Amino acid sequence: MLFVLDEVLLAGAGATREARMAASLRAFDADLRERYAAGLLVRSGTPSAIVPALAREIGARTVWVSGETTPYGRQRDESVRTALTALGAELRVLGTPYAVGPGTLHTGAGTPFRVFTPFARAWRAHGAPGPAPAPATLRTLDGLAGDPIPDPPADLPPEDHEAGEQAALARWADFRDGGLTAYDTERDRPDHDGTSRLSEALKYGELHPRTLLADLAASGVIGSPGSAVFTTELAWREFYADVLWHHPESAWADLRPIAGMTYDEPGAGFEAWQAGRTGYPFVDAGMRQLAATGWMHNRVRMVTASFLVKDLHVWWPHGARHFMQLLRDGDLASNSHGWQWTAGTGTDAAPYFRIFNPIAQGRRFDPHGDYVRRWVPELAHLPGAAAHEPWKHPDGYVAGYPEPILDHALERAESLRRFRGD
DNA sequence: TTTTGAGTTGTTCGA
DNA sequence: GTCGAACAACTCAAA
Repeated sequence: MLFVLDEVLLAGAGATREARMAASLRAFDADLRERYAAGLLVRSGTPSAIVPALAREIGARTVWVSGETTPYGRQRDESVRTALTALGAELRVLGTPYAVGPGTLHTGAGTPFRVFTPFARAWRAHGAPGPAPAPATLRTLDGLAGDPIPDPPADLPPEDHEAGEQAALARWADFRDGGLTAYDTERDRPDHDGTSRLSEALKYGELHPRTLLADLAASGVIGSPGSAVFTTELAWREFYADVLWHHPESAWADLRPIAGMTYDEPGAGFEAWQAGRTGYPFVDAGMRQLAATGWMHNRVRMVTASFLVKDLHVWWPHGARHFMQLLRDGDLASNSHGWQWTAGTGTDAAPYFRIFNPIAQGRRFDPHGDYVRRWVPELAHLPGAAAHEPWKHPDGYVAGYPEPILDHALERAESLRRFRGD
């Protein structure tokens, strides 16, 4: 088994995401050694050079890869295929990290889906086979020269949870038998631990969605509200991968630009947003959670994204790039299209009026202020929901927390004005 | 071809 | 405090 450490994979990734991938590789290597007594061979460089060179070295006629569906992944696999063909060897693709491969589903008219609900209907109707069985044996490459899996930097924030398939399966089992039943409501609470936290495992292929779907069906919880919502979240992941498959350029550009829309260049406001110093506690808590842990709760991802696009009027790719740099679970399709959902430039362009109020969102989804106090220590002295509005409390500003850098009501009106093209 | 109903996650205002 | 309407106009998917 070979893994090519391709520097393009980590272009734009910060130390946290790099370390997360390395941890996954180490765990995979350990699993392979235990199960097959044949570890993972890692080589650094360009796949279209490394893979054919190894094929020649060991006399392989067929190379199997797990399929990747991102713009770069597809281009890379094609260049590997071409190089192998020149050697008289063959590249064969073994599935994708999705229950239903991107590019598979179509509308009745044969066109790609551009709206989630009909896609999800087709996705559910299509169904998915169970996970493929593990191979019985694996050829060892242990005698060959390899490159080391990089060590994490010493100053990295501690990992929330372990990498690797075994840890992921344990996490899934905990969630399936615990948090899943309340997932439909608890998933929105950043002050609780109500999400599955499986995004990293799905990102690095430690779990396959077919495993989750088959397990849900077998466990008999498939009909519960929590399980239905969880399945829908998997469908969102697959929808966005499908959209990116059909529109590779939408990774970093508007899928559906808004006519007459204008944005501001990132400036001091953007820097305050990145640093978690906007003066809006719920936004700042989220940005600090991201910087400190490499993860941010989904509800808060939406609120912080809305703040950048609708309050600071900055074009979404600037924010998306920051997220991809820091997120341990950073997934191109989900990230880019999640941002476009917020910006109103993606598959769901209808609700131009979707502008989150960062205070109202905080009060609603972090009603006791616990999440804010955890990540914004300057507000730890404020009781309950008062942490969301330090300007209203006599002891609000005692520890250097900034006052709001903008007036949300004014910027909301400005955003609506820009939508109208005034 | 035309028509029709619908489109993840919201907010504000006024009755 | 609660509730319904308004907030652009457009595109999609299916009948």
